[in-house]
Amino acid sequence: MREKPIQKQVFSRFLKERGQRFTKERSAILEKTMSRNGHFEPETLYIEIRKAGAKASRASVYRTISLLCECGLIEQVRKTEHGTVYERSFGHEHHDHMLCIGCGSAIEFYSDKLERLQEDLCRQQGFQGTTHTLEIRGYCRKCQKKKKQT
Amino acid sequence: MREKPIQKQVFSRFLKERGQRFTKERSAILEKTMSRNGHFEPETLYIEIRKAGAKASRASVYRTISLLCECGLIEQVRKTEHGTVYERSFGHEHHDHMLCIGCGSAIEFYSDKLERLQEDLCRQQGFQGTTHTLEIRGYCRKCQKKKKQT
DNA sequence: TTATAATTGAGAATGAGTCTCAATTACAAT
DNA sequence: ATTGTAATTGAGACTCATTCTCAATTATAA
Repeated sequence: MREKPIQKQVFSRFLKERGQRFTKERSAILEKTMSRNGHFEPETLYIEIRKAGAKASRASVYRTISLLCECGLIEQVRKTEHGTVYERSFGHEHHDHMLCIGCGSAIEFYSDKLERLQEDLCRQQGFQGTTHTLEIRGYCRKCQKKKKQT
Repeated sequence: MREKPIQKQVFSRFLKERGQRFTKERSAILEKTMSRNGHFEPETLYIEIRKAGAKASRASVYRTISLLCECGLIEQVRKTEHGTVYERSFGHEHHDHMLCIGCGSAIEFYSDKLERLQEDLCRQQGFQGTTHTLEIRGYCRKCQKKKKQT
């Protein structure tokens, strides 16, 4: 018998505080988001949940994703022409992304220097920063090689 | 009699190179984008063009915006739940944004240190960066005051 | 002037995300 | 356990930005 995973505790506590319920649909959706390592989109998640035999409608997937964002277990990475990309933030330190134009792969990176520099910049502007997103677009190693060959 | 503005030269040259035409619709759309100083969205642009008496359909506005992005006269700033935000990049040095959660206002800023740091980070990862976007979300001075009052 | 190919606009189509509402379910109080 | 209340669910309608279609128009080169 395993303990209730900490994410479930977090989510159900969050819901209870707001007079909301931790249903099996929400539980199924939470599980799937937490099992995913990389980036994901609502539709993909919905299909996976369906495949896994759990029942949860598209509407519930969207609704639950919003809740998970609000309680900080996942976060929006970016919006693309194909939809919104999310990632698990629980047990996943803050980081930024390099995004390959060639193959779509993403590199996660973190720089303390960068974080501090941003704080400085906010101070200079009298701005009270709370979150940020830095996305560097370009070519990953593989795609650099491909380009050279052509 | 004034000279043909440089942006028009850039755009028409760009089009000619690709065997495309510099039509009056495209010209009207170009003019409006270049007259705008801040951020804008396609729909807003379309309405303004309509008001100004020029004729250009929504479809042409969207099509021309794509072209202007490709030739580098404007660029995408971000995608929101309400649509895509663009800004003029011609005669507008590279910069990043601080975005106020309270009132939606945007502060533009530029930091050489930041640019160099990003180059370093790319080098470290073997990534060939071409563009980037940094968005810091938080509260502008005004909204900080408002929060305190409450 | 003419042939050719690019462009246009109106409206249809697409697709992500949200909303509606009747049916279901969780929970608290009895 | 039963019941009352309010939250939740899912199917599909709806919204809204954006793209597509295609017949009519227009620019350009010969």
